[in-house]
Amino acid sequence: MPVTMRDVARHAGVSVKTVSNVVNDFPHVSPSTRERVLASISVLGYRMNFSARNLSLGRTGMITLAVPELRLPYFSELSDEVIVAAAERGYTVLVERTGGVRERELEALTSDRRRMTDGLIFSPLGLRPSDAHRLEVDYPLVLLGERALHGSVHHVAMGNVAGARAVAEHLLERGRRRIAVVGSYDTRGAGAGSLRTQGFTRALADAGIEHDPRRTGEALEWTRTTGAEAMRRVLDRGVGVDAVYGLNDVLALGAMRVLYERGLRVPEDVAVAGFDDIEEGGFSCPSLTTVQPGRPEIARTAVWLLVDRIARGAPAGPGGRELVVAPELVVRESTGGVGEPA
Amino acid sequence: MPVTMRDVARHAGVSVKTVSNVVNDFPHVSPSTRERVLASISVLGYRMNFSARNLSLGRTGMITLAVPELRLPYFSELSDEVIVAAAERGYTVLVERTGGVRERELEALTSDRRRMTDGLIFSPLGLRPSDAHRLEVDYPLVLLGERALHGSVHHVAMGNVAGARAVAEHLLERGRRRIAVVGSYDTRGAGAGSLRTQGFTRALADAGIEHDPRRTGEALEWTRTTGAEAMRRVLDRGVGVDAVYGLNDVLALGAMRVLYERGLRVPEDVAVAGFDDIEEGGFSCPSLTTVQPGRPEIARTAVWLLVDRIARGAPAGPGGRELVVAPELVVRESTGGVGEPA
DNA sequence: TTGTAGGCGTTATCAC
DNA sequence: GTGATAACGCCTACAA
Repeated sequence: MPVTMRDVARHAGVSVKTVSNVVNDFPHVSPSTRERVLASISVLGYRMNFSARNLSLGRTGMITLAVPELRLPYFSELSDEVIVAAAERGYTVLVERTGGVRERELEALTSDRRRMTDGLIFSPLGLRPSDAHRLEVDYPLVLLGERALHGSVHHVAMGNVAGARAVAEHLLERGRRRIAVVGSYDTRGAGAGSLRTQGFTRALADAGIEHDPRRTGEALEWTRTTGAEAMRRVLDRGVGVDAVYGLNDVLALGAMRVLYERGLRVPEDVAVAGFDDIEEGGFSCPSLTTVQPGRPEIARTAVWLLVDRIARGAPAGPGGRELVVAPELVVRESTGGVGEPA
Repeated sequence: MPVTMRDVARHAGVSVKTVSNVVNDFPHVSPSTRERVLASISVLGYRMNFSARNLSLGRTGMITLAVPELRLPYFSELSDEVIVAAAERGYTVLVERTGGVRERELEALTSDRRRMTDGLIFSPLGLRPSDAHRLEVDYPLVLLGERALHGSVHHVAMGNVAGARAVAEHLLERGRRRIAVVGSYDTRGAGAGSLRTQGFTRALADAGIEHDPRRTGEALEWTRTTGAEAMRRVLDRGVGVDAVYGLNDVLALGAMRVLYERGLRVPEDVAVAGFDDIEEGGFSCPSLTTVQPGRPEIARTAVWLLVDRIARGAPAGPGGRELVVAPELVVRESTGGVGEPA
């Protein structure tokens, strides 16, 4: 039998409204009354019923964060940061796992469960360009990590092309010319994979170098395992490789593992660079050169935009802003940088 | 203006209750009526209001998972598994971040926000033995990862002592005698740190070897950074080390990084072993020998116990069960094992 | 400053 | 099978 406001009111000899005023820190309550109510609350062990409050208020104080998988370091670090940023704004985060699968991503966008929260921060992976119209939803939504698929949706992007270009230029500067790319799959869409590949190949082209497709190791999922497999395929083609660019850090680390198994030295024989700047890369042996995409800022910005939309009661509309966070190259041992761990 | 059941009922020419019956898949609804209602739902774009449903039902279909930090691989992998297991049972997971700080952990136990969900899976870190009585809560609760602090609370433990013993015996078998321990801090309590230390030192004692405290590197937090720092302190004492036991994998990986920096070969000069079997350890160079504590089983069991308690409406009471999951030693390159990645 | 009435959208009860 | 009606616990008027 849960204790309700009514019980507290009775116990304190006041009305329900007064109890409500006290627990919600409303200004106009006499100190003595407040005191009495707080005492009753403590005695009876009253706890607010959120379902009732949510129903009445029409909002829940929760937001959803939909990511592919929590076990991928980039997303676990991102989730951590989103949770902290949301807490600062008084919101609780419901983490939804889409697996990066299109069907589940569409479901995250429309399911009943979605309605349990006031808004959604969404990091899509499997969505196709033709799904763009699905993003025209009637609730507050902020997209993460990919180029805006639709103009009316708030969107926090990272500088994929610029970051990839920085990696390419860095490797070229180190004298590498036979650079393998691990992770490429879709090179046309607006996804991270495509953008990070484009930025890279364009930089090579600018330097008068054409990327040899035999040095591309494709990986549908971006994990250590698929990175390792892709690296093996490239090496087995026997085309010669003096550097590896992993489209994200776990791919690069998987590739580095294969180089280690094959007795190739990093960076002497093969330089390695990744993308994302996950903590792990600062401690690998050798430590991993990578691109810090501004993840903390992305998380914070996304939460602010979303909370702002929620507060203004402005679900969607034409006010979609695209914010691009600037990336930063982090040079470490795997390309001949110094060995200071992050 | 959201569409309600009332709207659907009006549109379909039926009562609200009938709509409710349809959306909840109640058996006794005539096919034609069902058809009509579903059509109206689709036309009007009706979506269930969860706040109202939760208020009426008295439950939310959500559970809370309280962990120190999502960015620690053990907890991100655990969270992933809990989310999947909960989904199988029809529950959504709210991940709460305690930072491993006692105050925040107590808060997770009692805050109003806690009441937004039907139960709590709690992985404490900063709680003291004297806080045991705080675990006598009036809602479904399952403890994770530590020895039961209180008898009436369901508790899923890992075999910390057995796992640590297995590591010690393995290192001894490999001929190592001057083994450093990285991470020890509290060696008396019932926490993971203490149990993993005890199991280890006892195994040494059984072999007639006394652990030299100068080979202990303390670390309050268990991260790569603190592991590296602890390792440096031990090495700087100049006592000589031919093996390192990290109380968890990130500590061990941080330590391994320092060995790399100092030019010590693993495992030739120094063998390294950890605890937790995070994915990363299968891809480090060299790959990391560790203990798989049965994390997937822990996650699944915890969810089942909790959901069971919720379903039975049995908040606490004397039915606290302690389940201990058996650990398994995973031998890899860092102690001279084969190099097959996980 | 405090009390009262009504509604938030759903589910449960019990007639029909 | 289906339909009124009363909770569920809280909040926002408005009244006192």
